[in-house]
Amino acid sequence: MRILLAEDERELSNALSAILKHNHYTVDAVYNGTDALNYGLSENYDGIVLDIMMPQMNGIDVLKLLRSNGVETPILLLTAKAELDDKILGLNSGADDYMTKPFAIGEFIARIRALTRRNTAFAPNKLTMGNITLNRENFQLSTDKASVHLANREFQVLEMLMLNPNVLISTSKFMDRIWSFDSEAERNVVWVYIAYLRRKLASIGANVEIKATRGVGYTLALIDEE
Amino acid sequence: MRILLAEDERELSNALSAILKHNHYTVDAVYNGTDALNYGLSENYDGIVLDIMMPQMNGIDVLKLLRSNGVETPILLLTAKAELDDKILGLNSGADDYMTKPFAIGEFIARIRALTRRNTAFAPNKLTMGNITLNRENFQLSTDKASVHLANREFQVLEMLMLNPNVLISTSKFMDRIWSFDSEAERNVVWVYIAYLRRKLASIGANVEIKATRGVGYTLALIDEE
DNA sequence: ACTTGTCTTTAAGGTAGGTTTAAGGTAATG
DNA sequence: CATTACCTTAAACCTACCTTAAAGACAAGT
Repeated sequence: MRILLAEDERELSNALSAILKHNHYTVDAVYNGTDALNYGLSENYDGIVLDIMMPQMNGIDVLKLLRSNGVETPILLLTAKAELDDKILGLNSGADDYMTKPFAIGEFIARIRALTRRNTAFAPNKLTMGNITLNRENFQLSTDKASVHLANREFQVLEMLMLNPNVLISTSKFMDRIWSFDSEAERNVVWVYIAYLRRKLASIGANVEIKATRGVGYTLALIDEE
Repeated sequence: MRILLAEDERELSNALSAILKHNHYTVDAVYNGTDALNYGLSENYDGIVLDIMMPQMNGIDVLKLLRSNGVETPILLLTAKAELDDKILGLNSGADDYMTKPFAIGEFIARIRALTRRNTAFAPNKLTMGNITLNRENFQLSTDKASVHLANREFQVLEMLMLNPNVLISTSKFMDRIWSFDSEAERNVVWVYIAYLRRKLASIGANVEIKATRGVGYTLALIDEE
């Protein structure tokens, strides 16, 4: 689950970022309106947190531009008490929720959960394909015979594949969704995790495999046995 | 057991807080309506005590907003005699009980017990798993061989684990329920108590263990012996 | 008010496991 | 057969977690 956090006060931004990370969100932090807009347009997020007062472009304008460009990602606006009028403006402009600063951390995380819940509401706890099951709560990958624990990155890669069975996913799509934008990591790292996953899939006797398409990316498919 | 206490008169608030703590409740005290609302929305409480006359937002409004946001935590309203009419209003708005000030301490604690009992009504006095038993009245953890006393925090952590056997509980969930809200350096305290509990579990020859899942949290499970 | 004992939190160093890099190998494509 | 893309492994690096000790809070008794 990936969140774009647009908040120019570094201290608050860092605090919120830490809290989100502890709650298993991946966070991209930006510190001004134009970055918020650019990153938001990529549609790689499950939720966007927008401060209203920001350098270069204010949150309301970012919000309007995102919506007018067809971005439907749920958005939570942060407003200082003095900007209360903006709230109505914000909600009219297509925000899904707002919070006035200062706020309790508990409320923040509760609202983020509510915001992203709509995406997960229909998402089952367990994904299956062929004879494998991926438990999204305890990160366990299993067949009826055996079971292994997946590390975070392994889990994220396999989850993405299982959410899109038989669909070709490009290496750069993996990079965009799973690794942060500011990551220097090479494409190679995707290959490495594909290799790890293949080994684990084989070790539990899975009847699905990760197929590579040269120059493009990967697909999760049932093993043809002929 | 966690209580949110919203009462703006400091002296009364402190007194009630002390009484609750003596009775093994964890208390978060707030002194105005908006804080009461914000904290209440986090849904981390087993009961909420709301004064009606408070700065910023009165208790009735807080109550209505909590209920309209789906919060079902039991709520006890405190009203001055002069505000008697509000009582009916409060109960209609979704309060579970009310008390008129001034009141006797004994009555207060009795009502809090009644309020929180519904959550514990089906919860037994003793929790067991594998060969261990946790006595929720005297904080004693025992096997048939030996027995140790648990301190408050130790007890709360283990209780949470035993109420959810084989379920992965995140470190931040522990922080939310047992400690006040998330902060970077202090997650450590959860680790410390996990360490203490592991030592005590081992010392009485328990056949259950606390397993860690890196990046996620902890699970209480029977020890595999192969 | 002082002491004492108990519980809670902080701090710091260590360890294991997770992540990324790097490098050499293999297979597909022209 | 040369090139490119991908695979695999291992080592380096990084982070989360474990453990212990000690400081800090708090309450009970003197």
